[in-house]
Formats: sequence, structure tokens, C-alpha cells
Amino acid sequence: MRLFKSSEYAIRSLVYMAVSGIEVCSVKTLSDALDIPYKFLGRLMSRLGAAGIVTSQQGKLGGYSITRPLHEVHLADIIDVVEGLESYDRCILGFETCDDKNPCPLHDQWSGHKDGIREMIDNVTLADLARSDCKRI
Amino acid sequence: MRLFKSSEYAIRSLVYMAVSGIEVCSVKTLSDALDIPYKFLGRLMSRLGAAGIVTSQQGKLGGYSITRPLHEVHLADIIDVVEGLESYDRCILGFETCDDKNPCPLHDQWSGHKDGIREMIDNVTLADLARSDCKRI
DNA sequence: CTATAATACCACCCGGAGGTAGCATATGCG
DNA sequence: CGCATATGCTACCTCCGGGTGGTATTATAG
Repeated sequence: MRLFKSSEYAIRSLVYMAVSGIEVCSVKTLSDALDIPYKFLGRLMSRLGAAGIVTSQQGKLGGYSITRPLHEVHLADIIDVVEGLESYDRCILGFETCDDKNPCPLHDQWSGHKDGIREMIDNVTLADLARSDCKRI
Repeated sequence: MRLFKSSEYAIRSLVYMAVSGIEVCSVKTLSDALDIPYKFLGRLMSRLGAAGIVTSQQGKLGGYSITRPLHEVHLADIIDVVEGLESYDRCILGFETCDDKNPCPLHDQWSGHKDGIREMIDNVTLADLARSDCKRI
């Protein structure tokens, strides 16, 4: 019932970039502002870059920028890159095949929650998170 | 968004004991029926015994029995013993303090799902799972 | 007594998540 | 140019969940 720490880091970093208004944001800036290990975040941002979520710019004054408009970056996009989406479609008891026709004992109780969460990460975008009035990231 | 494999094993084992009607069930029987590693399951059942979920009986014809009536054994009881309940109350972005008054950017979207899941594991009992018409465990 | 079962150790292996260190490479700017 | 700052990459480390193997003890039914 939890995100990988890497997914937390990725989401928080992107929200920070969205909210702060910094166009080109260095890993150092993110690391200091959000208290995330510098080297670890460097690798993570690099992966987000390879996936096209962010664009990198090397050299002095370099850093990362969010590639697409904020309302086009869904939580599921980020989570997919960082940890994959397998666990969000998985049977809670681990059965390979588990659906309405051939359910596990917990299927009826669980599928509603699973679908709700899946819908959440599919629909919520960085724009939504940036709009939220909360100031902690 | 997933149980530890140990929790899956524990729930499936207890559901099997409840459904099969076997009063005293050996680890060997469970291991064979549910395809769970024998040694691993032995350690797990021992922990469930120490926590009072099941009662053990040594010697030939020995094994484990579910201590309390089925409708008094909640999923949360089992999960608590096996993996702990920390992750079920945790902020999804990892903040120590995150509530309605001091939310993280995802709090509003997440808390509903979190509460729903917590309510599920608090309310669903072995009796509910045993009653489900599904035959796969 | 013997076979079976739980109980209690132990040592070990594997893979993945999280994290650290060093070095190479790119680039803006004095 | 030359330096500082930045990304990019490889290797390595620790911790933990999951899993295997062994050995010995205790309890009990037949």
C-alpha cells in the first residue's frame, strides 16, 4: 500500500519544479530543497529524462525541465517509469489469473479499491498537484 | 499496492483451514495444498501461533488450528502479525505528518482510498472469505 | 519403540530497493 | 583557454524479503 521511495522522490521533484516556476532546475537545487540524496536523485532524474518526462541540459546553468505541459503528465506516467505499474493491476493474493469470472477469495472486496487507485493515478496530473494549495513538497 | 508474500501465504493458509473443515491442519498439508514452501510456511505458522491467531499441537496427528471463531479473525489481525500495519496509515509521499490540516500534495486524492482499504482489512474476517463461493485458495 | 509433527536453532543464497563514491563528459562564462 | 558546474555512467555497498538446507529437540499416536 505504498509507493517506492523512488516514486515519492520523482513525484515530489516534479511537483517542486512545477510549483517553483524554475524553468531549468538542477539536481543540486532539488536535492537541497527536498532533502533527497544528491547522487540518487541524479540517477532518478536521468531515468525520467530517458523516458521523456523531463529534458536535460548539461553544463553550467544546466539542469532538468519538464518536457510536456503539466496537465499532460499523469501520475501513472511517472510511476510507470520509476517502479512499473504491475502491482496496480495485480491480484492482492498473488494469483496470476484473478477476475470477476475466476476470483480469489478477496477479489470482490479488493477490486473496487484497486480500480479506484488505478483511476486516480491515471487521471491526476502534475497540474492538479501544483494547483493544490499545500506548500509542503 | 500489494501485500507481502508472507501475508498472502498467511491469509491463504487460514482461509484453507477455514474452508476445508480440517480441525488440526499440518504444515505439510497446507504446503502441499497451496504450493507454499514448507520450511518458509513452518516459520510463518509459528509466528501466527506466537501471536495467538492459531494454536499448535505437537506430535503425530499434530498441526495448527484457528484459535478464535472465524468471524473474530480480521484481515488486519493477520497482516499486523506478518508485516505490520505501518504502511496502511502512512502518507503516500512519505511525510511523517500528513493530515487534513497539514496535507501533502496528494493527500486529498489519496486519503479516501487509504481509509477505504484500512476499513476493508479492519472489517473483513475469515468468515467472510470462507463464505465467498470461490474455490481457489 | 517408531514414525510423525511442531519447535528452535543455524548458515547460507538470491534479487531488488536504497544509497555512496569516483570518474568521464558537456558547457556557460570570465 | 580554463575553471566551475552540471549531467552521465559504472561499480560497489547495505538492508530486507523470500527461500533453502541442515540438525537437534520435544511431543504424541499407534
